[in-house]
Amino acid sequence: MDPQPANLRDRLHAATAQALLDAAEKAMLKYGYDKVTMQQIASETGCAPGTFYLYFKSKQDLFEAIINRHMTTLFECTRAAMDGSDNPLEKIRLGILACFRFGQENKLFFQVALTALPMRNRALRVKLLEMGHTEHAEMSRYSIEQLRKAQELGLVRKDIPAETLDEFLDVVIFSFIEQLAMVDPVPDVQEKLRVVWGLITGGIVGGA
Amino acid sequence: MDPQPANLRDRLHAATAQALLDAAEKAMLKYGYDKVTMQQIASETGCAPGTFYLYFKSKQDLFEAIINRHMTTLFECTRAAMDGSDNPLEKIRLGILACFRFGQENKLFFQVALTALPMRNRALRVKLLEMGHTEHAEMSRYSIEQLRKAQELGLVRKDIPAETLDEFLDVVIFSFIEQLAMVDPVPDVQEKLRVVWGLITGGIVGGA
Amino acid sequence: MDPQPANLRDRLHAATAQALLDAAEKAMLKYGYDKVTMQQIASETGCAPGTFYLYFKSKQDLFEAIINRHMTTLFECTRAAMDGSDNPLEKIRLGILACFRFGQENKLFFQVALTALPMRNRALRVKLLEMGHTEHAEMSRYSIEQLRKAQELGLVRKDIPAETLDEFLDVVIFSFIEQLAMVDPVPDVQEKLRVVWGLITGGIVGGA
Amino acid sequence: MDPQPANLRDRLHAATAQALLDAAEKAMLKYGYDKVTMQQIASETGCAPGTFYLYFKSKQDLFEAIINRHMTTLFECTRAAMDGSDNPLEKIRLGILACFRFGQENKLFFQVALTALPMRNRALRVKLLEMGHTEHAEMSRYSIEQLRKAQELGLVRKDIPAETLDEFLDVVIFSFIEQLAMVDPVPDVQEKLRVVWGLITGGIVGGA
DNA sequence: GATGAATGAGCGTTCATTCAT
DNA sequence: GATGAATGAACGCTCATTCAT
Repeated sequence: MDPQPANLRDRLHAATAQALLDAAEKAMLKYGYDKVTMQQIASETGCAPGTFYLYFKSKQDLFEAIINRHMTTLFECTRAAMDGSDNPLEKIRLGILACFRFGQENKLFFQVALTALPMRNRALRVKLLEMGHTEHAEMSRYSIEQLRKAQELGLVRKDIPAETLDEFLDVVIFSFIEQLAMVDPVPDVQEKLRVVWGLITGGIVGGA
Repeated sequence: MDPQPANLRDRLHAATAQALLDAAEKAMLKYGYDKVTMQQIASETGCAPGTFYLYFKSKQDLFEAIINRHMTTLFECTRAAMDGSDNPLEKIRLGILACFRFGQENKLFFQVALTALPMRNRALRVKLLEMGHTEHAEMSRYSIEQLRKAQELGLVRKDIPAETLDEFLDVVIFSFIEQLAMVDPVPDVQEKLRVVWGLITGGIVGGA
Repeated sequence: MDPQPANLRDRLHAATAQALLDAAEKAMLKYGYDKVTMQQIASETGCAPGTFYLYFKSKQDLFEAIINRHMTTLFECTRAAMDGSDNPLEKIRLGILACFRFGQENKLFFQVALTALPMRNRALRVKLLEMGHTEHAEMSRYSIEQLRKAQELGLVRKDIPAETLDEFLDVVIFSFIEQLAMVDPVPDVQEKLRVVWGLITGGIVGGA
Repeated sequence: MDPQPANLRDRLHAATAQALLDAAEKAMLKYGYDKVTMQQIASETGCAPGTFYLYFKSKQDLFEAIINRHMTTLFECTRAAMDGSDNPLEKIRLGILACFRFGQENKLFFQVALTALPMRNRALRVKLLEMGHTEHAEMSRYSIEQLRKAQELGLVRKDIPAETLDEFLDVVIFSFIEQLAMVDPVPDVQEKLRVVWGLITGGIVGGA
C-alpha cells in the first residue's frame, strides 16, 4: 500500500500500528465492538491502554482502521481477479469468487464487522462513504459497467437495469460471504460459487 | 398466542406490558437501541424507570420483547398469505409479497432492529433461536416443504437442494426488506416484487 | 432566597442540593478544587459519585454553585450593612466591616475559593461575570456612587477619580479578607477594621 | 547566586537547565500551567519529554524553578532600587517603582504565576517559603526596618506597627502589579505609581 | 403496583513519568 | 546525556439497575 515509507521512524510507527491493529482485531473479534473495553484490548494485546492512543485517536478510530484495512484489501483483490478475463460476465464471476475467497480467509474479521457495523447493505455503503471509502462506489461503478456490456452482448437480461442487477448481486454476494464467515468448518468455496452462480444466472426455476 | 390468560391479574399484567412495549418501541425507534437510555424511554413513556423492571428483566429483555412481537406478527402474516394459493411456487411468491408489505409498513421497526441486532441472516437466526423463537425455524420448514413440492412438480430446478434454495430466498428477501426500510420514499412494493421475483425465478441471464 | 418553592418535590430537590453543596464544600476545602476527585467528594459526603450528577452537571458546575451561594450572601450582607447609615463614607466603612465579618465567618470557603479560582481581583471580576454574577458589578456601582457623594461633601479627596478609589478599596479589602481567612486563630475583626480603616482613610503618613 | 560552579560539568548542567527553563517558561505562558502538558513543553522546546526529568524532578518542580528565577530577579531589582536613596520613605517608594517596572516588563510571567499559584498574599508567602525562598522574608525584614526608621524620623505614622504597615504595602503593591499584568495596553507606570503612592501615603481622605 | 432518587461499577481517555536504547 | 515510546494510575462522568417509600 505504502511501499516506500518516508523514513525509518515512520516505518517503525506504521509497523507498530499494524501490530496493534492485529491484536486489537483479535480482541474485538472475541467480544464484539460494543462489549470489548479498551483495557481488555490492551491487556490481551499485552500493552497498556494508553499505548493505543499513540496510534489511534479513539476506540472508534481504532475500529475503523481495522475495517479500512480489510476493505481496501478486499477491493484490490476483487479488482485484480476481474482482470482475469475479457468477457464481462466472466469478470463478474471471477470477482465473486475473489470475494468468497477473501471472506473465507478473513472469517474472523467479518464476524466482528458484521456485528459491529450496521452492516446491512445500504447502511454499510453509507458507513463506508462516511469513513472516506470510495472503493466500494468505484467497485460498483465498474461492476455496473460490466453488466451493461454483458447486456449489450446479450449475455444478461435487458429488462432490468444494470444498477438493479448490481444491487441484487451485492445482496447475494454479501450474504454468502456472511455464510462463509459464520459457518464452521469452512465450506468448499468452489462448490459454493457453483451453486450461487447457478442461482444468480439461472434463478430458482431455470436450471442447468 | 395466549388467548385465555389465567386470570384477571395476569390479563392486566399482560396489557400493561403491551402498553409499555408500545411506548418503549417508539422511544427506541427515535434514538436507536444503544443510544437511548432507560430514563429517556421512561420519560417518553410517562412512567418511572423502575416500572419497566416490573415487566422486563433488563433493557436487553425489553428490546427482545419488541423484536419478538414483530417477528411473531411477521410470521403470522406470511403464513396467512401463503394460504392464498395451492400452487407451491405461488405460495412462495405470496409469502415474499407479505414480507415486503410488512417491511414497508414497519420501516421504523426494521431501522432499529437492523442496527441493534447482529442482523445478518445467519446471526439473526441464531439470535432468534436464543431468544426462544421457533417461528422462523417453522417458517423455514414450511418454505422448504413448498420448494420440494415445486421441484416435484417441475416448477423449480432440481439440481440444487431445497434447503439451499430456501437460504437463497431468505438472503434475497431480507436484503430487499432492508432496502424498503432504509429507502425513503417508500418504493412501489408490487413493482419491487416483480423485479425481485424475476431475478429469483429467472436469474440475471434468463429473462421474462 | 427562594421563600416559596413551587412544590414539595422542588423543595426536597433544593434541600438535597444544599446538603450536597455543604458536604462538597467541606471536601473541596480539605483538598482544594483541582486535587479533590469526585469519588473523594462522594465518599466524604457518604453518597455515590453519580448522585452529584443528579444535582450538578459537572465538577465545575458544582464548584460554581458553591461560589455562587457565598457570593450572593456576601453581597446581600454588605448591601444591608451599608444601609445602616446615610453618610456615604460611613456606608463604605460599614460595608467593609460586613465583608470582614463575612470573611471571618466563612474562613473555610475563602480558603478554597482563593486556591481554586484565579482569585486576583481583575481575574475574579471577569470570572464572576462569566458565571453570570452581576452582584459584584452592582456593588461596585453603588460603592463608586457613595465615594462620589463623599467627594462632593468634601469627605474624600477629589484628586483621584472615584473609580480608582473604589479599585483601591477592593484591593485592600480583599487582601484583608484573605488574611482573616488564612490566619488562625481568628483575629479581632473590630480591631482589624480600625487599623485598615485608618490606613485607607489616612494612608501610612497621616495618622489619627 | 552561584558565581563559581564547581566544575565544567556542573556549569554545563546549569546552562542547559537555564535554556530548558527559558523554553518551558515560554510554553507555560502560552497555555497556562494546568493546561500545558509536558509533551507540549518538550515539543515547543525542541527536545524530548524525558530530557526535562534530567534537570527537574517533576512538572511542579519545573514550574517552581521558573517562579524562583523571577522572584530572585524581582527581589534583586527591588533591593538595588532601594539603594538609590538614603531617606527610608523614599527607599520604599523606589522599591515600589521597581516592583511596578518589573511587573510591567514581565507581564506574561505574572499572568501565568497569578493563575497557577495560590497567589494571594499570605498563601504566596507560605508557598515561597515552602519552595525554599528566603528572599521575600529578607525583603520584608528590610522593608520593615525602613518603615521603622521612617516612623522614628516622623515620616510615617506611629500608631500602627511597622509590620502591619508592611503588610498593607505588600497587599497594595501586589494588587497593582496584578493590574499592570492583566491590563492591556500597559498603563503609564510613573502615573500609576503617583496615584498609588498618593493613596498609600495619604489614604482616601487626606489628599494632595 | 408504581415510583424515582440513589447507586456504583465501569467506561473511554489523559498525561506525568520512566527506562531501554 | 538524550531520547520518546510506552506506561498505567487516575480522572470525570454515565446509566442500567435497585429498593425504600
